[in-house]
Amino acid sequence: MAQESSRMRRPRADGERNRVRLIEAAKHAFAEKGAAVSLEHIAREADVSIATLYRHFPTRDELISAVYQQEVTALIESADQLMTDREPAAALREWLMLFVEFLDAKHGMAEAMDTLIGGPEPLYSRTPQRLDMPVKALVARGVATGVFRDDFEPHDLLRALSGVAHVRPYENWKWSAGQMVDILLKGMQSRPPSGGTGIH
Amino acid sequence: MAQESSRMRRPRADGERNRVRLIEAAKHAFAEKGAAVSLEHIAREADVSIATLYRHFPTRDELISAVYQQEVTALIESADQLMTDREPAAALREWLMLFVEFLDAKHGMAEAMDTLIGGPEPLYSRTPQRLDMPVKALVARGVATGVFRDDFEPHDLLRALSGVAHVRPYENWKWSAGQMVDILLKGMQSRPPSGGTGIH
DNA sequence: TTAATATACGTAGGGACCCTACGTTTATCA
DNA sequence: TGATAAACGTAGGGTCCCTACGTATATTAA
Repeated sequence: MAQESSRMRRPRADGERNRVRLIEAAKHAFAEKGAAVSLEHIAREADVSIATLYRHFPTRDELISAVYQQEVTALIESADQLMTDREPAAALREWLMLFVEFLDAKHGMAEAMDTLIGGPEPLYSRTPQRLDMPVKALVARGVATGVFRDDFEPHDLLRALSGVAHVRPYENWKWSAGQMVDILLKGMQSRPPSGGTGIH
Repeated sequence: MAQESSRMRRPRADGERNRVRLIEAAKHAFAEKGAAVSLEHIAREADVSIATLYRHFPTRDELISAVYQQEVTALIESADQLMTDREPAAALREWLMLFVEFLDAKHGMAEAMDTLIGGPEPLYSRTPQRLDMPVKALVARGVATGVFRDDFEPHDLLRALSGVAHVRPYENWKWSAGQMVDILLKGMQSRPPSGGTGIH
């Protein structure tokens, strides 16, 4: 059996140093060249061998997750905050706008969203999809109070926005994304008392 | 100057044959392994050298476009049809559902949508984005009659759906996409239609 | 039929990238 | 200071992208 916690060796300093350097290099590389940037390039940039990169991050996804862990955590925390401070619809709206900000800040990372919100390859993306929780909770609250319909998948809000984010090159993509948030929120309202939209 | 049309040599039979074989092989490969499948694999499958593939399709985008030209053309034509047969909202709804069907049929092609509806790399995707026209027209008609708001980018409807389509692995993705169509349509209405909404 | 020529073809190879095996170095702890 | 676990780098096989270049062949005109 492996040693228990008390008897464990302290992690080596060089290992931790290199881990940090890799994350830093990856953050720059992702921002500059997109999520598909070569891992060897990242390793070179971090002044570390390619084998070391693989030792720390066996898959590309794990590196991506590590790079954005901080931002994702912040996003999750602001969801908690908004849920206590705002009404369901306003909370979700603001949170989705934060998500858009996040997408905006990560220039060229739209493709990597697969990693963070769940993408096409179930085996490729095994990292826990941490953004699943907050969006689900935000929506559930609105469903509970009857302002949101419940016949849709909360996750798809993120996927839709991430789809819109693919248009980054255009100058006004962020405006577009903001409008999309508005459309989504309007569209997911449960029918107003006056009458249904009737379109079927 | 190059010879004018009357004096032009007939295209070589082997060239046309190989072109067809490449498209066929690519269609299979895309369906089976996704849009990122190796071009060399496609060439092997078509029993043709890699150089021949590049001669016929200098870029991956051109191959993708060729593979789906038929389907995209059909989609464009049904937009025309729907515009004459249906009221704006119903026409757009049905057309978006056709688009979802299209995404569904192209198992694993969500990534390739960049090529067809306009993706992240303006230089990468130079092929004419033929789906831009129909969605614009369908939306414009609804804007003209006042049932749709006009402060959004029609293109983003496609992008949003293509984002949702990234979730293919889940069994119910198509249901999800259908719900998303509903949400989008509801969200883009200019006002809750008090009277009978425009469909009969 | 055959010669001429445009057209298409395949082989080969450089360069980038992914990933792993394996031997070496180094930081920690006794 | 020596032992040992932990981390490191080099090297290399395999795949892929893309191009250069010489060869083969379908078409057309003689």
